[in-house]
Amino acid sequence: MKLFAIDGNSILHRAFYGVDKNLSNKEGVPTNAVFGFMNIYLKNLNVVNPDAVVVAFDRSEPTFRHNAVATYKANRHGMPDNLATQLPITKKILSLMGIKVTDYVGYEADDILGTLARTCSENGDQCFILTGDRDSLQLVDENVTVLLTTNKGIIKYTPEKFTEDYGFAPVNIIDFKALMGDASDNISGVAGIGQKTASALVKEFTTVENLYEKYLDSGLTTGIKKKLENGKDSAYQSKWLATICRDVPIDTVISHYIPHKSDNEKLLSLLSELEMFKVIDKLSLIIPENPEDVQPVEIVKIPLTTEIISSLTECIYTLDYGKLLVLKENIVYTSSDKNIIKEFLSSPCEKSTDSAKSHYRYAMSANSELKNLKNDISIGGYLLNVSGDNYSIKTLCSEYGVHYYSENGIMADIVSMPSLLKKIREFLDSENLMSLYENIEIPLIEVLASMEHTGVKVDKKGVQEFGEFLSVMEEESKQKIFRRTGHIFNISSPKQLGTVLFEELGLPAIKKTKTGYSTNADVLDILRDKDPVIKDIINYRQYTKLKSTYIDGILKKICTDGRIHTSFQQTETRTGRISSTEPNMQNIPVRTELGRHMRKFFIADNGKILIDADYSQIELRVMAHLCGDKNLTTAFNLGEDIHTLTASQVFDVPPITVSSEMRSTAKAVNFGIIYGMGAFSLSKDINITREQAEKYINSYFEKYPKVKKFMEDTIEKATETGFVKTAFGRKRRIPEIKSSNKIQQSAGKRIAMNTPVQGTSADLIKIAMINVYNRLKSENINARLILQVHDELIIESDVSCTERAVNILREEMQNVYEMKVPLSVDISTGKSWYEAKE
DNA sequence: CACGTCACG
DNA sequence: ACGTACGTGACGTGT
Repeated sequence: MKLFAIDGNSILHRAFYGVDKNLSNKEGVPTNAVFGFMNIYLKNLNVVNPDAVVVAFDRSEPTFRHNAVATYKANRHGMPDNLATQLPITKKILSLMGIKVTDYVGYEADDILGTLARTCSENGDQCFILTGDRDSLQLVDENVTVLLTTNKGIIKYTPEKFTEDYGFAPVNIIDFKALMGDASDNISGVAGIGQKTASALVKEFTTVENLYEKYLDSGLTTGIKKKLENGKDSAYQSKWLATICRDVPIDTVISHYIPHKSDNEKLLSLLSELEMFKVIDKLSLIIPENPEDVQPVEIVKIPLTTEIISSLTECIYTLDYGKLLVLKENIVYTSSDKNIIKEFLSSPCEKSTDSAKSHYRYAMSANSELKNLKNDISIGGYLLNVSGDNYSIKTLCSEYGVHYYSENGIMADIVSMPSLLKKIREFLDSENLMSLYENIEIPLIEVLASMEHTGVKVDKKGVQEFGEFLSVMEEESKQKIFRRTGHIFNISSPKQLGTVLFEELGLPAIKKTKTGYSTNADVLDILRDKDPVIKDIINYRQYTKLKSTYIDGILKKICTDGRIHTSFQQTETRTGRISSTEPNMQNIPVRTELGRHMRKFFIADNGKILIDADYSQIELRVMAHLCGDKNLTTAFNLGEDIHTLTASQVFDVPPITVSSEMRSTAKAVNFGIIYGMGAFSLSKDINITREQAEKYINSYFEKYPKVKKFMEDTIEKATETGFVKTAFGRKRRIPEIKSSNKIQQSAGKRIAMNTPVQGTSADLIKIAMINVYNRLKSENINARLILQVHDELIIESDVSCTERAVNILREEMQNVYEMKVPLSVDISTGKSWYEAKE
């Protein structure tokens, strides 16, 4: 008989700290520890392949006095709430799986394991113990193996392995601990004796008792003898504490721990409620509701032809590496012929797929079109959970409990897609995300593809020359720095720079990071006047940043057509914004003149011009719209300068008397409000005292009471439901807001306050992009959207249609949606991005 | 591969 | 006592 005995508390603890804290279901019930526990358990179950299984838990209420050890230990580690709630859930799951869960009043889990291990040894049964607690290694013997979970993986301890690692027998680990102590277990040991000495002593004397019998006559140093003498009581007490009890009055008939039949129905419903679809998958709990859902479809592969294409009215397809697969009623049509693929994509058939953006790009490159796209599964998956890290068909299948036909090789995705799509659409419907999906995200795909396809022209020579200039400047500041420090070092290494500044030059260290001194821009700014080298370092940083990220980064991405084709990510951000990669065209410098120079190299093609349109203060306007504050909406409706007005409200003076300093303070307050800031951060940002910052914030909320109310209501609702929504129904789950950790919880609150504002703005500009794109197309205007930078759209237009393009931009951006305040758009044009943005 | 840093809205 | 504004992406260093 082989018994698999698990220390439930220990493994659950490890899982809790090892798996992402934010894992939870819709209701915000944390599931990270349960998930981790199940993974560790199932993985090792396969390895051990036992006849019987038991999971032991601590239960150390001091009801009886017979085990003082448990009582003593019980008072130490309180469990975090988020872990405590997962304890009964884990027990419930195990019970439903037919596995015996056991505990005993007054004992810890390892006492129960010790008792069962002893029984196994006595009866000649085998016992495998799974735990993360090294104490349990004392149980190892010929019949008992301990599987120890560590940061580096699982270590399998047999007596041989143990002796190899420790140099003494497993049972003497208690003597070892008695001498060395264990802070995490509150075992004091002998003062002054550490791991090395303890190990040597156990190797020589084996046990504490033997040691104290003989140590005076031994060759030990007087220092150690003295320590042993002083620590004698503690050593004996510690040994007793470290010893696992091996006679807990529990059922020791191993056959009684053979698992019962699993209650799959209840298990499935519990795990579904917890949204633990991966576990459901691993336990193979899904019973096909109707055969067509899971039974591998009889796939027939047929070459795709023009005739078949013209007969299709709707279908699911994939297109990867130039290979097209079209699925329709259990038949997969295939083709690698470019003309057939083009014909298919441009046919009127209603199409569902994933990664549609790349298919639009494919069609556009072939001077063709992708028509009638109805679904992009990855984008549906994104809307259902904007915090996912991967929206591949495989991942989505496992998350939504859909069978993934991995056995189908290359066709795995497409044969899995029909049921996945069905499920995703059901969820989009029930979560009220369908309109956002069909009216915004799906139409946006083509717009993004077109922007990527068109790209931005770059003045390559200009970039290279600017790069050479920067190299010269970099070299100069480098030499200046080395002259001051007296030696060469790597200025780009925060570690080396920190040593030079704070140890060699003796400058005051302002801030620390996890790994050493902080040398960031804030710190350097404070040190500016203390030493002339600081200014050179700031300059050096600027030159190298511009050179490596922008000059070199951009040059690498210029294509043969002389243009940059960035990639816009539609499933990346938690708020609904799009992001840009390879290269990132959304963070091209603008704030300093030197950096802004970079924008002179993003230019319009011959005979064309760039038109740049940006929303002015879109987030504040969205805030005004969402909360409806009278003061704020009135200000925008009257076309006031919002920062000046805020200054006059906060400082309680007439607008005319607002100084530029007051205005910029108010601007910082306005920004801070959107981010859900606290007084501390505001004070740091604009260099005022915390008290002063507090006054400003209070004063702001007094003048704009509905802004305050909006924040409070949003937080309350988010705490209740676990998520927040934008004006267009985009959802973001915020599990942090239910965290018992105060820091995490307040981070959750700030996310709750910011996301509806940032997200609604993102929704608005997405709609505007779609409308602009469609009008340019339908009105046959020779102008193309080429970039989006969150509140800014850029068009490259034929000079001849500049006016029409400007008008379209203005109309579609301003009138994108009826709001409680007007949206204002600033537009300018120029040969380069630099010129077009002033 | 994590971290520090810094570019943008 | 703690840590301190939201959302991104890219680069260089160092383990």
